[in-house]
Amino acid sequence: MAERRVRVRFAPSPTGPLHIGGVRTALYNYLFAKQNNGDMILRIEDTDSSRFVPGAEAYIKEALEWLGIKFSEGVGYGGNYGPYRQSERRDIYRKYVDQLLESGHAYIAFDTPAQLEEKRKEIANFQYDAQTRGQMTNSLTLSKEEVDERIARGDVYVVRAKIEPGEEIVVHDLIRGDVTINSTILDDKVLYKSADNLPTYHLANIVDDHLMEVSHVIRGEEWLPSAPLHVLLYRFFGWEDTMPQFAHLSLLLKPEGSGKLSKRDGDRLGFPVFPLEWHDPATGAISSGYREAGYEPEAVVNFLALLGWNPGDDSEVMTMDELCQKFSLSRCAKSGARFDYEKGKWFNHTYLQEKSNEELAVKFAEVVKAKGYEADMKKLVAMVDAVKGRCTFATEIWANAAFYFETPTTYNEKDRQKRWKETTPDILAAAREMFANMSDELFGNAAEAEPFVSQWCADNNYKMGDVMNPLRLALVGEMKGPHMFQITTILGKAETLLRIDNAIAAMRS
RNA sequence: GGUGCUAUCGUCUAGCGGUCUAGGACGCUGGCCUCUCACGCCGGAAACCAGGGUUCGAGUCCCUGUAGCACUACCA
Repeated sequence: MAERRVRVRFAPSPTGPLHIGGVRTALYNYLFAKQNNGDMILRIEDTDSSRFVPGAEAYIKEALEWLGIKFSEGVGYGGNYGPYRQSERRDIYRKYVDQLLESGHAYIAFDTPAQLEEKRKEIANFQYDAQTRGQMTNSLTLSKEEVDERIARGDVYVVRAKIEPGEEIVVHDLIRGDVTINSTILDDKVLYKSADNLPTYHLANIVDDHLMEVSHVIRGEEWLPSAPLHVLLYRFFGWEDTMPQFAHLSLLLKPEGSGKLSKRDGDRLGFPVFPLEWHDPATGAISSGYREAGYEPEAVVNFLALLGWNPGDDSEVMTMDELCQKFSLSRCAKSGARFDYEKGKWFNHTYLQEKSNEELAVKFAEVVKAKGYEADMKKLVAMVDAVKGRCTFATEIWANAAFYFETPTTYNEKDRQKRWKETTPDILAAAREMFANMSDELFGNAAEAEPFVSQWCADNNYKMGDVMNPLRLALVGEMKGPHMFQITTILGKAETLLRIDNAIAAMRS
């Protein structure tokens, strides 16, 4: 059993965009699979036809592909255990439902949803279980003839698990250790619905995990309470010896307030909760995504990996490969992790700085073009180099470099009052002459221009600040930006002189 | 209400009985760098939920309480 090939699955239900917590679950499954040279399966759990959302499946695949979480098997990835979409596995499940019915571990129930609701109103904390099923309409209380007759005439029914009370069920969890639950508190869960001939999650999940030879079930903590039922089902089927090992991951909590992170928190608190932007096909509503917000996929992965897991040392910035090597279920936290968006931004800043200027410049070129400007690649690379240190997202490069393209027409009023003094026009005029007289070679070389200008200031008894600050305001329009000569060399001499002239004119007007 | 899980700086966490006057990271903050804004670098403030045990010794083990979270559907 210990020799079993590692096979894990990520099994979302296509009811909408993939939530960031789901992404983390997928990531942990992937890291675990890859570390053990195992298989990573994508299974689509679409047994609730009423909640199906078109586009959700494609979204899930696109999102995980963007993040570099790869499947080796499953919907759209091939494999020998298909089909991998549960709605396409109806016939398979029926057989196992019958097996449970025959062995007496399940029974047929005719109670309608309306009747159940009434019952719940009638009896506080009503639960369909060993104590109450004797008063309900099912194959345990009806004669065989009546059951057959009802089925024959087309009454809709469900198949329920028959849970015997009074038994301690132990779920061995790789993260939490042994969790013991008494079967008395479990209810007779619906396993199958005749209305659509589809199983519910519980049955489909067990049958598929068994048939697909899944070795480890790594899923969210919300499944822990139903894990005993799952253990029972493996037992009912006689599959206990190949039952997967369970690992229930702690939940991602809201950054503030209480409760788990939900789909609605994102735009309310000003950060995305989805990997990709999502356009709701029904309402047309748009939810923001990490990709569109400008995140690097590596940063999202790194950030998510550390939310509920740590490598045991002080490593913080890790590539996917490093994460694969270091990951371990036993180091997963048991308690829920509050989602810390600020740290996510820090990760992105870190990853952005590690990107080459050339790579960023290629993307930046598109932005520049879209804004209606042009620049050769050499200049774009220089701009990126000058500006990226102050960017958290690649998308911020434009805002920080726009001054290269847009000649200032106004000057920040506060800076103007502070930096432009009475003597400034004369100083700038002198600086203009100095620049004008510089050879093109010297002007274009930041490393040489700096000491030259510095010397010029000294020779003329100017303080560096009295020259540089007004000059910056003249060239940029505000007191921000890269080092002076990373501005002038890219701007070029003509544009530099023009901007100085404009500023002098503005000051004298 | 019931059942289960969890509980260290504001946040993510390290800690698996002595090495803890509790370590790292984000954030916050002081300083340095500096022509600006940033980046970067150096420093600082900041936590063991409470009460009982066990033990020579408890953040670490046990119990109780408290709090948070999850589940409690013919949803997953």
